[in-house]
Amino acid sequence: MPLGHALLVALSEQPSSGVDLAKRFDKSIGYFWNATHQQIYKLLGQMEAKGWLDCTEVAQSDRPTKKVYSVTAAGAAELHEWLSAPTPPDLYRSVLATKLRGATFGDRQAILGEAENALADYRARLAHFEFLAKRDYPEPEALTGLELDQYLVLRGGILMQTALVDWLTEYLDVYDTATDLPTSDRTSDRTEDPA
Amino acid sequence: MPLGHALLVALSEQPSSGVDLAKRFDKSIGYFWNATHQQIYKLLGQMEAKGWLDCTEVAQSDRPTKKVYSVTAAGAAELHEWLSAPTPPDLYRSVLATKLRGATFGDRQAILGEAENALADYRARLAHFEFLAKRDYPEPEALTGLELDQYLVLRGGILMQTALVDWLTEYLDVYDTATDLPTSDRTSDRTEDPA
DNA sequence: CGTATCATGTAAGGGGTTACATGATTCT
DNA sequence: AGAATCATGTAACCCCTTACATGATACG
Repeated sequence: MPLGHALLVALSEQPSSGVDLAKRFDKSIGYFWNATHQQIYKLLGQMEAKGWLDCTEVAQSDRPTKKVYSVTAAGAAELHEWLSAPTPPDLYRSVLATKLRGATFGDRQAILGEAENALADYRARLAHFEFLAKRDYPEPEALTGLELDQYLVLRGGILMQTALVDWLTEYLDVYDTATDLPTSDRTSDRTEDPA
Repeated sequence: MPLGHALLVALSEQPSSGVDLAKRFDKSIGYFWNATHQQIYKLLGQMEAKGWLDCTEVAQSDRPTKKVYSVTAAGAAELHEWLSAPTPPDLYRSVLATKLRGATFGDRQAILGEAENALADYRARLAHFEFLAKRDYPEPEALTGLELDQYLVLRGGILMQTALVDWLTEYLDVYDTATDLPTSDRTSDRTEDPA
């Protein structure tokens, strides 16, 4: 259960409730993973049943009671073992690449629009990651331990988003210069700033 | 069904049997997707039931009979519509990134070994992609239509693998210079050539 | 008191992985 | 005949997505 072990990592850093974990996956942990609260609740239940987690209910003055999970000694041992086990190669599946590949069999203009939307999305994510890097890790050389690991994974996110932006920029350059429409009916302008 | 439509793209390019498709996914189509023959057979059956595919048995002189599938008019229409429908954003999930992030809670040396294995893997894939680009598309500027699309998707694969290689190289540089072991017990040498 | 938000869940179905099964053909 | 390969498939299980459900607290 890859997500389960990702949750063990997150809970080792900071005991949290299900909602807290979902929020954290939207942010710092989510450069290379994501999860909905439905998945998270199910896995928290399974992992508690296995004895990997402790659960304590925490009453809040102005909000509903929440359940805060923390990693047990058994959970820490399990995580340690998983971290040392051989990693299956990560597979990157891209619906967008499938569409670009099959553009001959569809509507070329519609697919160019999809590529433009995706490029805007990747640009926004890249800008967000770079903002986080500057804000949270202004002096990377001084980092050690957990913070250094977090920074290096964020660097991976930045490099990946950069590659995706470069790819789609190259792609759109080819088709913009090749088609060279006399009356431009482009849906958006690629030269705009990222959001 | 994302894989189903990827199969429609593949079969639009070239009618094939299940085994042929599995082989093609291992090669050119598989820069951004993959599939086992078990998945493929199941989907071929479903898509034939929907009328998207025609199936004809082809007897072979020196091998067992195989079923060759081709796209019907209904299948072509379905593919055309899918290609124009809004694309959900592609999510990149990485077990390796999760492990690097959680290295504090495991065996640092084992995780460095995992990173080295992954780097060798990415280097090999990058070298393979670059070989294919040179062999199959020696003059990219002259390409049009289907071949141009195939080349541009291959470019995406190259840019992605390059980013992954850069990332892990940076990662290992940090920890190699930081740890600076007096008696080196490294499992492999990072300076070796890609396979 | 009705609405919005917080927090926790259940259920159905699609998609993917792994292990296993079956028949045909070629090679030794 | 026995082993290897080709080609097609079944079944079990895990993971993820989507839609729906429930109760508690705050706001107007």
